[in-house]
Amino acid sequence: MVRKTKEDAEITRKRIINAAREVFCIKGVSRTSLDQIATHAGVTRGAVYWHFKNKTELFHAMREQVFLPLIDRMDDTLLANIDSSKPSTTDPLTRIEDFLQETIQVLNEHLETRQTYEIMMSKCEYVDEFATVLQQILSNCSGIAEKYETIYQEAKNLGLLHPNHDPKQLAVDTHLFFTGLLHLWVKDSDGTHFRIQASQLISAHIKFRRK
Amino acid sequence: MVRKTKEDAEITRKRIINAAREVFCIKGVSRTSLDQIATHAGVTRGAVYWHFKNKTELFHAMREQVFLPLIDRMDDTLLANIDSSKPSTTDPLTRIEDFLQETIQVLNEHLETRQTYEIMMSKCEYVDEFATVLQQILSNCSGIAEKYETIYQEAKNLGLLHPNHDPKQLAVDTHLFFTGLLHLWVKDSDGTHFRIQASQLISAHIKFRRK
DNA sequence: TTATATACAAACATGAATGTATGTAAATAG
DNA sequence: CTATTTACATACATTCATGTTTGTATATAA
Repeated sequence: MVRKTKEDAEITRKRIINAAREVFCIKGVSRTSLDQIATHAGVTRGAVYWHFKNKTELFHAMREQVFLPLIDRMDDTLLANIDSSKPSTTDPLTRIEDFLQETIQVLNEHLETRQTYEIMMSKCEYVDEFATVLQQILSNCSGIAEKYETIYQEAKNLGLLHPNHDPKQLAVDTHLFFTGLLHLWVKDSDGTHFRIQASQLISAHIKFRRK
Repeated sequence: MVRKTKEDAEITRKRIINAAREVFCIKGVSRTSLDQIATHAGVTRGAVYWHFKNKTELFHAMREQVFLPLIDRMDDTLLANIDSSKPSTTDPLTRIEDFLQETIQVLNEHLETRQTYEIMMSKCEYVDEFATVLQQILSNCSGIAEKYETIYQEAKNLGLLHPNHDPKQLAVDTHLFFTGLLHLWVKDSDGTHFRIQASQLISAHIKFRRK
């Protein structure tokens, strides 16, 4: 066999991750064998075991490829110049709406992200070595809710909200709304139930907050 | 072996379903073997194969044990005397809140329901023969949203809502909120993130709707 | 230039789960 | 009272995924 250069090996690694994502999405994580992934990637199980310890590590690698960039985008869109000298140009509620709309747009346009979400939400079982992922997700929730809260507080200071609405509660409510939307958006693969109206649902959700 | 009477057999059947639920919850559906279930139920695989065709049918039986009663409870609490001559005694928004609070209460108090939700939401993979369940869930969503909508419309007629709030959009928003809450409530097994404040989150969500 | 590490492929060994087939004692039907 | 189901337990055959080991050609370091 032709020995590969370092860049070739990196390409192989990525092809394996891509193959894993696609087969995971079709067969589910536990029904997918490493041989199926290898074949789909045009290699043998030898290559898979060279790059990854086992299916679990391959799964985590696939997940990180999508979820690590997400955190960055969230900070960018949501907390843009929050600490800068001049206040944000767009109003806070619009910034939240933009972030939500943007997330749906990414799911619509980016196949890899869509598939990864689908796997995470309905094609894997969070037990044993995978249980830690659930804890990570829950921990992340607190951070996300805090970011929403900061912006809702900003909106309250600007008098955009109903006076008796608490920013903290609005934040969690929005987070729960979007969690639900993401779950149902992903499961609605033919798009007839939620994907068609997702954008309007987000707009409506934000409108409910405005005084 | 002592041949069992019909009632004994029915008991065995239920013990197998209960065992399945518990092992599913610990090991995940696909990592659970029928032998593990049988042992946990105090029988052998022979009994399991006698009562169920395979793991898939056992899974469906377990699911129905919890989800069929749910539909009934929903109609009872939510649509109580909707068509009756006299209008409902409690105000519509409170009826929605009661239903949501009641659901969380059932999860808190009823182990079987809690375990089944946990399995459905994070311990099974919706592929192949299980994919149909997702479709059922999505179809059900429309029905649930319609029920919410009916009540929000009632609330609007009574002048309880902000005039520019659309009952249909409120209904879906509430459904997404509660979907998200259920998902995170179930995953928050140590209760520190969402279970402690679930009740308040529901109250707040409904308060946001009141004029 | 040569030794070694790399990037896999191929072969091997093992275990575990599944489905089915058979055995069997007691309940039940006639 | 006898024949036939019923409600399982037990034994068997097969498949299949996993992890490991070995082989090997070549890139790369020294």
